[in-house]
Amino acid sequence: MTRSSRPKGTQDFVPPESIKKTRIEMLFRELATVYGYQEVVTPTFEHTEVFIKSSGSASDIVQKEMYTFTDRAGRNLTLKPEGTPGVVRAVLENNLRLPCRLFYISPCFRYSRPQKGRYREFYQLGVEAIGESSPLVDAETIIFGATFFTRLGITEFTIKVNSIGCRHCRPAYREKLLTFLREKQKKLCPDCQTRMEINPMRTFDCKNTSCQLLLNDAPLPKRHLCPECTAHFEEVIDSLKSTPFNWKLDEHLVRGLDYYNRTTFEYVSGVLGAQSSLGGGGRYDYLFEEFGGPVTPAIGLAIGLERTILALPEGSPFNTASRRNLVFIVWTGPAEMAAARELLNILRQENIPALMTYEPVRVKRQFHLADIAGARFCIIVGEEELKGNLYALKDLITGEQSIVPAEKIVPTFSSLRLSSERI
RNA sequence: GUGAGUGUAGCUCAACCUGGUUAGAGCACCUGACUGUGGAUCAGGAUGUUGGGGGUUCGAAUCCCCUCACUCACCCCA
Repeated sequence: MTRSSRPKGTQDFVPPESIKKTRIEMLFRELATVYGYQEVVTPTFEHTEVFIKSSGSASDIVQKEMYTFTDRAGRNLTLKPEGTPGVVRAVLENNLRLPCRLFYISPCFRYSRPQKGRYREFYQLGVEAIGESSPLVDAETIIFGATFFTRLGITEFTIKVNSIGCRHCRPAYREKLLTFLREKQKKLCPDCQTRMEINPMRTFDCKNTSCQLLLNDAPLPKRHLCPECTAHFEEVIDSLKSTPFNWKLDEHLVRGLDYYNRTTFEYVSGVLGAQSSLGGGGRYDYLFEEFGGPVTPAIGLAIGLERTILALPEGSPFNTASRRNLVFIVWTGPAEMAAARELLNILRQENIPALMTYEPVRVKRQFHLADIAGARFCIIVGEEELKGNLYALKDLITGEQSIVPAEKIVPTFSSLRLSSERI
């Protein structure tokens, strides 16, 4: 019998990683809600054309990274490689009133060789502000992401910001850059030579030092913006100046997705290895038109969950504690077990996480089981306690034990109570 | 898709270069010391088709070939 293994590039989230994932998602929900976003859930797969329309048929994602398949009826479908296209499609299809702010937490799929911080199935946390054109929204979106990382205890990141122009100023700039690149074509690396014809701005992404040297005096997008784009970007920058975050203008930042225009940004961290980007985003004012919708300004942001977990510093409160808020009930005999089960029900009705064993095992073993479960407290239900209508309560971290009257037991744990009623 | 590295117990690794009895250690696990107290200590116990297949050899964890998996980097991006 050979055991099955998970497919390449996928991962199992088992405790404690699964707990970290949930808590990060909860913070994201909370913060997005605070910023006025509401959750949107779109399908895991879409008609393939949805992603081709938005990412651009020349992009690497479309060309070689999509999980595309035909279903039993011959429909051409693709597992979502990113969050934005499905959201745009859903906004149009459901005819949502604008402006609207939506957030999502979703698995995404891209076929590429896995490495540190890069998986074939990965999770994106994203927000999309749709129907808002003010540069203040751009700044707010950038600040939203930075605030999220900061609340997680992640401080070692910088924000790269740039503007890549609009449909009015970009064509002329593109020609200028292309002319520049063609002069140097022979000296560029093979990758850049093909890259420049598809999307010349992507050559700025090349890590090859000889290419970087050649590009030092290349015309930069920010210097060729039209007056409107310049004004827009200046306001974004102005708004960032008053924030405590570590941001910088990076005129080489262009981002890989074709649908961006004007403001683009990226959060980078040094602790992630080669995949240094924690997340990024930008404005996509033309994407709705690609989908046959009305002219609709929009800006969005996507954060990589796995990379966020990697970047969590040692002392972050979002790193899981060794013990969880769980009460483990220990009992000594059949009569005590019946009482223990009653107590278990009471605690659970009060939304207090509680557990016990139904196996007739010795007290020592029960304490050991409490340990394995990672429980924070043990309640001991023994002959003495039963007689006196009391419980013995042991704190498994400090080892301290005390006697609690039966009627005080629920209030004792009220701080452990869970609630799902708030968002 | 390209390149490099690594696969030995549940985990981290040793033995491999220089082939030679029953492949070891630490952690974890189980039992007991302790019939009402975990995490400490002591004593004992269990655990492997050495990733898989083939070859060389009297003999392979060790050398060679193929294959699979993982890791990192290129690429791409979250």
